[in-house]
Order: sequence, then C-alpha cells, then structure tokens
Amino acid sequence: MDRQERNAQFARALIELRSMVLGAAFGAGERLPETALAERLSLSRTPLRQAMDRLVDEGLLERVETGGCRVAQFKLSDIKDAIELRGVLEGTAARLAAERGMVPALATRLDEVLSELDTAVAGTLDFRSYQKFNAEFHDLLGRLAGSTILAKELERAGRLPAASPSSFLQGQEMIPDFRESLTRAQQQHRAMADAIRAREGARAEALAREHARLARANLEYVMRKEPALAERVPGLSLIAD
Amino acid sequence: MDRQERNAQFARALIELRSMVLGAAFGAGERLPETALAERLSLSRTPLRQAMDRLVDEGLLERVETGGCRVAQFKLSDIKDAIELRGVLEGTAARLAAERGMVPALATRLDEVLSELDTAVAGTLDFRSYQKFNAEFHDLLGRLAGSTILAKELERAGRLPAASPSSFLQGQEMIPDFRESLTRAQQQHRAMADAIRAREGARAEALAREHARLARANLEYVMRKEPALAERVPGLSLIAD
DNA sequence: TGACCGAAAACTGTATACAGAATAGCGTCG
DNA sequence: CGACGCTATTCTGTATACAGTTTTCGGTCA
Repeated sequence: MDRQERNAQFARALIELRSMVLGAAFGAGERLPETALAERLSLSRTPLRQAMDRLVDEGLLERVETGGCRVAQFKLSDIKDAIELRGVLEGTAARLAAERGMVPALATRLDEVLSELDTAVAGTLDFRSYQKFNAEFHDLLGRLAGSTILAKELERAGRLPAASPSSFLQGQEMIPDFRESLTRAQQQHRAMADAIRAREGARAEALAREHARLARANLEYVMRKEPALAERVPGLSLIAD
Repeated sequence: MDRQERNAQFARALIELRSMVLGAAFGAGERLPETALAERLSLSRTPLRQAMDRLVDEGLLERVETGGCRVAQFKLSDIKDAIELRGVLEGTAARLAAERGMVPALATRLDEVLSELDTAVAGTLDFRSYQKFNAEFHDLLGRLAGSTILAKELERAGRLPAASPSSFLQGQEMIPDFRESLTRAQQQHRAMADAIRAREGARAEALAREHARLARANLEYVMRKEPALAERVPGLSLIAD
C-alpha cells in the first residue's frame, strides 16, 4: 500500500484540508464530519484525523467539547497579533544573528537573495521573482542565528492565518500603491542585513519588528479598501469581526 | 468504550509518554516501537500514535526518515535558546500588557499572586507555595495582554525541554544559594508588574527577558556544579553535548 | 400550535486487521 | 574467517470494524 513515499496519505490530507480551510470551503464555525471528508478526499479516516489534529495544533481548527473539530474563528486583532508575533520572532532571529554571528553558508546566500530582490524591484517590477526571493529571505533570516528551536518556532508562527511573510503577496501586483511598499520593504531588508553584519543587535531587532508592521499595514489596507481582495489572501476568510 | 471522558486514552498516552521521555526511560536516540509501547501502556496503537505525533510537534521526539520516531537529542545551546525564546515571548506579553492595559480580571489576581509569593519568600521559605504561585504568575503574564495567540505560543514554548518557568523548581530547596535566587526572582516579578501598570512597555519587556536569564543561570549552575541534580530537572536528561 | 420525549441515524474515539517496507538473522560463497 | 545475499520477522502506515455518545427527527401530549 506504501507504493508512494512514506506517509503520502497524511501529507495529502494535511495539504488539501489546510487549503480547504484557508479557502473558506467550510462555513463559519462549521463542524467537520470525518467520514464525509475522508470520502471526499478519497482516503481513510486515519490520516485525515492526523491532519485534523495537526490543524488544531496550528490553530486553524479547534476541538469542540462534544467531540470533533470546527474551523476556528479569528478576530482581526488575532491576525494582528500573529503578525506582531512573527515580527518579534524575526526580530529575535536578527538580534541573535547579530550577537552570535551569521551562519556562514547562509550569509553568502543572503547576499545573493538581496541582490535578486534589488533587481526584482528595480525598473519594471518582477512580482513573481520578488515573491519567491522574499520568501527565501525570511526563511534565511529565521535560520541565520543557527538556532534550530527558533527556526522551528518561526516557521510555526508563519503558519498562523495571514501571518506568513508571503501572505500579502498573492496577486497584488495590480494595486498601484503596492509597488512603493515593496521598495520600502526591500530597503528594510537591506538595513536588517547591514545591522546584522555590523553586530548591531538592537537595531536589527527593531528593524525586523518594524518590517512586520508593513504586513500589518497591508492587512489594514486590504480590510478597509479592498475587501474583495481579502478573499485572495489565504487566511482572511476566517476573520469574523 | 467511552465510559470515561472524551479522549481519555489519548490523554493518558500523552502524559505517560511525555513523562517517560523526559524521565529518560529511553536511551539516546532510541527508536520507539509502537506495538511494544502500546502494550506497555495497555492501550491501542491509535491513541499512542496520536501522542507520538504531538510529542514530535513539541520537539521531544523526532521522526526518522525510515519510519517511526526516536527521542530527540538536544545540545546545551538548544536549551539555552528555548529559555531565551520563553524570555522573548514573556517579554512581548509584558510589553503588550503595558501598551494595551491588563485584562482587568487577571490584573487583580496578579496582585494576589504577588502577595502570596512575597509571603512565600519572607521568613522561612515556603518552597512548595513558591513553586505553585510562580507557575501561576507566569501563566497570568502570558494571558495578561489578552492575546489568545500569544498565550498559546507561550504555553507551547514552556513545553520545550527545561524551558518552563517551573523547570528549575523541582526539589531544589536544598541548594543553599537558591534561596537568594528566589528572592531576586520575586523582586523581578514585582518590578515587571509595576512596569506594566505604569505602561512602561520597554521596561516591562526588558525585565521579563532578564528574568528568564535567571533560569539560564540556574541551568548553567546545575550543569556545572550539580550534575547529579540534572537528573531531577525534567528535560535535562535529553542533553547530549 | 408548541414543547417534550424517544428512537434511529450519524458521528467520534478506540481497537484491530492488513499490506508493504525495513531490519535482523542465517546460510552460503569467496 | 569475513562479506554478501536471501529469507523471515518486525514494524510502520493505512484501512476498517466496533462501541458508545451525540444529534436529529418524528410523534405524542398539553
């Protein structure tokens, strides 16, 4: 039965179920019936339940007292907190990298990524490229201090709804104000790297926190002026305010 | 079969397995055979596997490529990072509580707990009482800002090995230097509460971080001067350095 | 008409069965 | 005597069976 890789069914269940939840495939607070879902995904209840457990842990689902799970409800403040949390953790990663020195292998890659980002925002904006290298920048940042535990926790924080560094880079190239925002973000990227290199821990930390505030600004912008777009940002459909 | 509460088997599996792992019931990097373990705990593989998944997520176990799990190995630096992480998160909780104001209900309870801690360290040390109210103080701190997400993440961080605020309060009343450490800790508790009340966010954050450094100092003391005691602190048996 | 009660259906948590992969043990060959 | 390969056992991942609980729906009574 294991013709495929090690736990293919579970992996599939996790990915599909997560994207279903984020994509608002279920109504607000709706309970998820295991049997039906399992059939719908054409796998058995066992790996599906594994996936549900995981999503509960990630915060997307919540266990209901009487049994089973339902999709979690978020207030706008929860999303803001999640972004703040990511900022704090990235700030810590930046500070520790400054204090301890960067992991050499990652440091050289960081420079390359920064260059790529520069060219992505220079001249005509290469949105796809920016998207890709921005994600890598934040991934590198998390691992730059060489702390496995911090990197893991940062990865987890990025899975909270709309808290990932890439959350607001989903087909937003059409928003005119957005171009400038990306330029500012890249300036902050550079400043963070400079601070880390110069062993300026406090500055690096403050910059990372401020950088996360851009995401918060985007969140507020989208919620206020482009509610239609809120559909496209992964977790925003879960907001009930 | 569900004569007991909702998922009793899983809960039991989780608690017992975690305490087994923390208590060094398994050798370094040993693989955990599911069938044998299930029989040993007299439950089926299903809830046991759930518990294992959870412990993997907590970081106590790690999945091995070929299948199954083994107990994770930690370097001393990992434990230090876990403590630092808790400090950062508690610092954020303190700062946000200062900036936003404390949740009223929790604020009054905080005062009571601080009084209890005062009397616990005054005169002859009431270690058991200190232990209990210290745990509650840190729990309150995590929820003081009213952020569910932050509280959850803080709770998670406390489950990393030896990172909980109570980790180094396990029967250490016999160490002479320790008494003074508790007094200093309580002074820091008071200072944090003062800062939060006065809306001094930066000070509150800094104090919380410094407070966590006490745990780090305890860690280093135990590892260097009382290796015998390292057996008694929950996660320290997992350190391979 | 509306509320309460009871039976049936649906659903969850747990145990077990099953299939394929990994590992260990043993024999054989160099 | 040691290395290699084959087979048997063990173990994991997945599916399914089962028991008890929750929920729903229809009927009865006020």
